[in-house]
Amino acid sequence: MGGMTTDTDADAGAVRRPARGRPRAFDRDAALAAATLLFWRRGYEATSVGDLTEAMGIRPGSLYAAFGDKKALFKEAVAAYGRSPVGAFVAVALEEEPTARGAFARILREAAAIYPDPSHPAGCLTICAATNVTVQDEEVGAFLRDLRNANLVTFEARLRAAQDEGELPADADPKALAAYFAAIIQGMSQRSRDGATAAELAATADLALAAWPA
Amino acid sequence: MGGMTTDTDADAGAVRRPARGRPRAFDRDAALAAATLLFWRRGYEATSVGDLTEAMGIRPGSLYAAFGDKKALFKEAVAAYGRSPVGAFVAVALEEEPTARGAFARILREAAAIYPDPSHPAGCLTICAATNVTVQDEEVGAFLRDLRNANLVTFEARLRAAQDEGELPADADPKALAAYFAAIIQGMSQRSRDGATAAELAATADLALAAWPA
DNA sequence: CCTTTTCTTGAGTGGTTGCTCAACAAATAC
DNA sequence: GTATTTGTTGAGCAACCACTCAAGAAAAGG
Repeated sequence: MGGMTTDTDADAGAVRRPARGRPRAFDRDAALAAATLLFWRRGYEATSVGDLTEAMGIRPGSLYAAFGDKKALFKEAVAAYGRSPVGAFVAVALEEEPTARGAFARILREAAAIYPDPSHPAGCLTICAATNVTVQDEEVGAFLRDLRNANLVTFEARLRAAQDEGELPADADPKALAAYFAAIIQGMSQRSRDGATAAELAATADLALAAWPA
Repeated sequence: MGGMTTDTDADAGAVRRPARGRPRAFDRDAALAAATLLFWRRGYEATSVGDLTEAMGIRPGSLYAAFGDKKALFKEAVAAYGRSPVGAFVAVALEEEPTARGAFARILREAAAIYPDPSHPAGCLTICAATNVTVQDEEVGAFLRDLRNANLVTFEARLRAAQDEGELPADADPKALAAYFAAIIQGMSQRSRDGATAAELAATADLALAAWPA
């Protein structure tokens, strides 16, 4: 997801050859991280460009030169969030856990610990940052909705694989289970935004796991 | 919740004596219903006063004369939503069902049918209409958050009563169960907004009920 | 009839929104 | 050195935001 139109870090990891013109006076990654936190806390439209420039410590012109526009900055923020531990724990659990049951148990328990963690805004950015958008920003809402629905497909694929391997009984419904876990995770994100504690969410996670087919 | 500052329907149910001045040229209830639909679909801040006046078929002056301001109109819309079948089904189920298990089973199954119903915006207004708000509208966000958390307390009270009556085993945790059902309901609302069908949500509801203590 | 009360209308308020641009600054290329 | 390239700056753009108000209109009271 790197290589935005106005960006210059196309070959990440390569030695950063000094660019030709005047060098950027601010840390692009740090500014993006600040923007991510703001979008995460307030959401896309409730965060103004003025809020962003203030938090990023730059002037509007620098923001538009470095990131394109507000929408592109948001998409980069979502990508940065997805690379962070908080945004990647679901994918990591699915990859690392040998069993589907182990993966979903870990996902729910980690969500219970991570979502209410006070070191960052509560809940999941992908779930909550663009739920209320005006007509002209519907694209942003659809962007996150597609990410959420893609997650659902990933869940279903993992569960279907578990069924093929015999971990899940033949009469289980992978699609229904995937939708159920997606709903629980989204509900836990919301509850954490409403003030739910890690302990409360851990109890919710344990109860949710009771739905796993016997 | 009637009797707003600028309203004249203080004694509801009484014969509507013709008021003294020029009569209102529009149907206040119909206008409020139109506003409710708009807030429900887009959320508080993503709905502009211009959107509202257009949908309500009135000019800004009439809106402010009849409802106060945008914030007061929103609170009236939330109250109207709460009086509607869609907004009241949770309370109705808790009141009508003799057992707690029956009540929560009915709540989840009705949510699965109601939330994706195409005759109105998807999901629950209380859950989704003010998740992304600017700093100056934080009060509106807190208003809905308090409603959601009050619902949680109601759930817990019903479950505790069930435990006292022996319906729930002594080792069950009413608070944890209440939080779990709240999370599932909020998750189902979100899923319906993301396009989940009634069938998918019904399956989610059935899986969720597996958490009920044996 | 005239007065009083209330509602509607249309123009318009100051403030904020996302965004732009000319001028200037700081680097490399030659 | 000069030319070229890119970033920063501060002023400022049109569009929209929630909201207001004077003038006129439609009712009841007397």
